[in-house]
Parts: sequence; C-alpha cells; structure tokens
Amino acid sequence: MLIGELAERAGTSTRALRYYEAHGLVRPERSANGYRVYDEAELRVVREIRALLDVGFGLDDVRPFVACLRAGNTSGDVCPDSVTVLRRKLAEVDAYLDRLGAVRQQLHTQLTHAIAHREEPCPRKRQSAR
Amino acid sequence: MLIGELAERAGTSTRALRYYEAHGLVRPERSANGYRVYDEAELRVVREIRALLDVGFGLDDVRPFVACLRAGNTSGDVCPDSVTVLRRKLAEVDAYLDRLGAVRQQLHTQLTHAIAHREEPCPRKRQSAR
DNA sequence: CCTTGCCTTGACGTCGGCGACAAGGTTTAG
DNA sequence: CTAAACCTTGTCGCCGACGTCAAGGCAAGG
Repeated sequence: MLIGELAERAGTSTRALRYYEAHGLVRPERSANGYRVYDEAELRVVREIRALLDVGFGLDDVRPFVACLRAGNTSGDVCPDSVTVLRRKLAEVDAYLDRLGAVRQQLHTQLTHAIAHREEPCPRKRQSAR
Repeated sequence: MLIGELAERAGTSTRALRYYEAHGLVRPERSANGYRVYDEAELRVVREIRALLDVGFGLDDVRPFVACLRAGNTSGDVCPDSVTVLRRKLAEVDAYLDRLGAVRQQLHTQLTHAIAHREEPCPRKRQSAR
C-alpha cells in the first residue's frame, strides 16, 4: 500500500502521514524507487493516531499508544504508559471543564446583567424611547 | 501616564499595550518627545480588554466592548454589539462544553476499559502472573 | 513521445498574542 | 560626564499540526 491509498483509507492526508513519520510515529518501508510502502498494520496505527489527535492529544501523547499497538496488543490503551497518559489527559480535561464552566457562568451573568441595564449612555428614556 | 505605568497598573506589559494599539483598541496621545500618554479612562479600557482576553475572547471580539466604554457607558457590556458577541461566545462555550464532555466520557470509558483488560500481549496469565 | 497521475524532498505560510531582542533617543539624578 | 531608567520603532521567535506550493522523478497508457 502506497501513501496515497493509506491516506484515503485512514481518512487523512499524505502530508499528515509524512509528518507523523518525521516525528517517529509511523515507519514505512521503501520500495526500489523510493516510494513509501505500508502494510495493513500501519492502517490501524494511523487510525489510532487520528482518533487520539481528534480527541485533543498531542503527537507526544500518542506515542505510547502506537508503541502499545506495535507490541502486539489489539488495543493501544492497555499498556501502562498509555494508561498514564489517559489518566493525565482525563485530569487535564476535567480541569479545563471546570475553567470553562466558570467562564460560562461568568458570561451568563454578564449577559443577563447587560440585558437588564440596556444601554444607558444618557439617562433620558424615562418613559419610552420614541 | 506613560506606557510603563499603565502596563503596571493594568497588570500587563508594555508590549501588549503597543500590540493593542497596533490593532486599534487603544489610542494614546503623544507628548512632545514622542512618548505615548494615556489618561485614566484608558486604564479602564485596558482592564476591560484584559478581562475579556482572559476569558478566551479574541481581540476582534473585544472591540465592541471598548467602543461601548468609549461611548460613555460604565460597563462595556451594555451595548447591542457587545451583547451580540456575548451571546455568540456563550454559545461557543456551550458547544465546547458539550464536545469536551463527550471527550471526557470517552476518555473515562477508554481508561476503565484499559484497566480491565490490562496488557494482554500474549494470553499466558491464566491463573496469576508470577 | 507525451500526458496523466502517482510519488519524492524541501521549505515557507497559518493562527494569536504577545516575549525577547536590537539599536537608538530622552530625561533625570549624582 | 555618565549611568540609570525610562521611552521609541522594527523584526524575529514561539507553538502544533499540518496546507500549500515548488521542482522534479517514475510508471503506464495512447
């Protein structure tokens, strides 16, 4: 399988695949003419990468999962390093959820307050404007 | 008030203030020697900017609030354009909260699953390892 | 032979809000 | 006179996951 086919089958771009390779996540072989050649296993690896990136992981976070898959596991999650990352990420997400919740609260307050005190540049609308 | 003092009083940096100016958010006067001179009103403006940026707004989002303050309002929130932005941002935050909640859910599932099926590279732990 | 459509390796652009220099002018205190 | 501590404009760096050319090689069909 060449890079174009893998990209399509994995739902990504050739550029991304080369990028992953440059960062040591994917290791294709090379045919005589220098083309990258991937086997079926790499498809799963790439899909794992995509799935994790989509969830907000960075490339560094993804590495343990790839290694885990390469070690022969059916899931990239089951290795200790992966679990560590999962825990950390979960904590990060929780923290972010808290922050966002606070922000949401503030925005809501700000908004209701703004609507209550609608535009009071000069207090000359005692009764009703116009 | 010169830029250094304003920066300190607003809890930011001179670099940031010049940046805001370059993007049309702050308009200082100039003294004879070319120094930027700010009045007290600008302090409020800058604080408004900082507060909104801290909440995740972009500079473009902040503009209406600054204009609202400049229009003489005690709060930057009360003008219609500000309200529009507030609504939009609230919606964005809500959407992001949903996404993040889903992500959290998935991570949680993945984690518990990973812990349940701890590392099964080769099924040779029928009874107990070691 | 020529075109089409793959593939290769660079290398710069993106987005945002600044940080961190560089090289210089101004004002004040000693 | 000089050093200190302000100020000025200008420019590059950052972070991350790529997008987007650019310039060229290789394979196959007409």
